[in-house]
Amino acid sequence: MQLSEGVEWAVHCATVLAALPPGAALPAARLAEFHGVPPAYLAKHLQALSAAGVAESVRGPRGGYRLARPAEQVSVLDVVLAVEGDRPAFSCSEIRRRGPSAGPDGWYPHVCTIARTMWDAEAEWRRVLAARTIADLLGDIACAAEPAAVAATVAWIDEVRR
Amino acid sequence: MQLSEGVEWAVHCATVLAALPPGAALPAARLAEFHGVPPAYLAKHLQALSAAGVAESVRGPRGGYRLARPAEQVSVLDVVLAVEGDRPAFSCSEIRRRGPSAGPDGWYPHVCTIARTMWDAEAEWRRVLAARTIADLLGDIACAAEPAAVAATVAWIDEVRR
DNA sequence: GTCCCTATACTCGGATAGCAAGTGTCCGAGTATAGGCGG
DNA sequence: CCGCCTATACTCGGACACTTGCTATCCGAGTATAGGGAC
Repeated sequence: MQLSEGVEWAVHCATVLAALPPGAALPAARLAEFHGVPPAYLAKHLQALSAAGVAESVRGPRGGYRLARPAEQVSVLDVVLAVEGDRPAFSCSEIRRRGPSAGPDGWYPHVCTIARTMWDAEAEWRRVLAARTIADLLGDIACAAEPAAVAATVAWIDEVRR
Repeated sequence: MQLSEGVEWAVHCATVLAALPPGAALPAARLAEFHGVPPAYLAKHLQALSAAGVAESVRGPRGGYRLARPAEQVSVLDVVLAVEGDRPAFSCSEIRRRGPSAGPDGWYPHVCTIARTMWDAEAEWRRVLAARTIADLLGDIACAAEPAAVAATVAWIDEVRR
C-alpha cells in the first residue's frame, strides 16, 4: 500500500494550475522546472490528468495544461484517482470458497466480511479526499505560506507566461 | 495504491487462527491448503505476522502458527501493517521547496497542506481498520455464514489437528 | 496599410528502455514426538 | 514395568529466481504564432 510518487507531483501541479489566470495554460516543462522534477516523467502524469478529464491540454505555442473545471469542482480524490487509477485498493478473490471446506455458491449469500471491512476503510479514505478541493488547498497556501513565497511564485508564473 | 494480495490471505488466516482452541497451532501448509493458495508463498506472509508480533510460531511436530494475543486484541490494522509494512502510504518529498521560487527554510513554517490532506485520509483509513478486531470478523462469520459451512470448517480443523 | 501565406518553433502524445518491489519457490536449521533399549 | 535415549519426521526461517508495474526518457504528430510578401 504505497502511493506512487506521481500523486504528490500531480496534486502540487493541480494547485499551481488553479493559480493561473482564467484560460491560461502552463507547459509541462515549466511545471517540472517549478517543482524540480524530471520533465519527461511529469508529462506522463499530466497526460493521465488530461485523460481523466481533470485537466485539459492545449497544443502549440502558449499551450500547456490547465484545469478542465473550476478549482472548486476538482477534488483531491479526482487528481489521485487520475494518476493511480480508480481500481479499489483491496480486491477480494473469494478465497473462502476455495480449499477443502468449500461449499456450493448458496453457502455464501453475503459479501465477505473481510472484504467489506477493507472496503469500508477505503471508502473513508476516499471520503476525506473527496471533501477537499484544489481550491481549498490553494486557499490554505495563500493564508499559511510566507507572503514572500507567494509573491515569488506569482512573479515566476507571470515571468514564464510572458 | 494497490494492496498486496498477501493482505487478504493474512486476514483470512488470522481469522482461522482465532477459531483454534486455546494454545493450539496450525501449520502454514494447512492454512494454505484451506485457502487454496501457494504454501511456500503464504509462509512468507505468516512469517511477517510472526515478525510483527501478531502471531507466534511453534516449530516441530504439532507446531505451526497461532495468534500471539487474544483475538479481541488483534485489530485488522495490525494484520495489514504486519504484511504491508507500516510506512505511510503518502510520503511528502517537499517539492514545494525546490525549483525557481524556493526560499529559505523559514519560508515554510507549516507542514505542507497537501501532505496533511493525504495523511488525514490515511488516518481515517487506519481508524476504521483499527476499530475492527479479528474477533469481530469471526463473530460476523459465525452469525452470517451458512451453518453447514461453519460446521465443515470446524470439522476440517479437528481433522487436521488430530 | 492590410491581408494572406508560409515557415518556424513550441507543445502534447504515445512508444520505448531500466529498475525496484512484489510474487513464487526452495532447502537448511531447529524441535517435539514416537519408538526402542536398557535397567 | 518404567525411564532414558536416539532417530525420525515435521515445522519454521531465511536465501534464491521470476514477473509485474512503477520510473525515466525520447522522438514524432499537431498547432498557434511571427514574419515576410503580395495587393
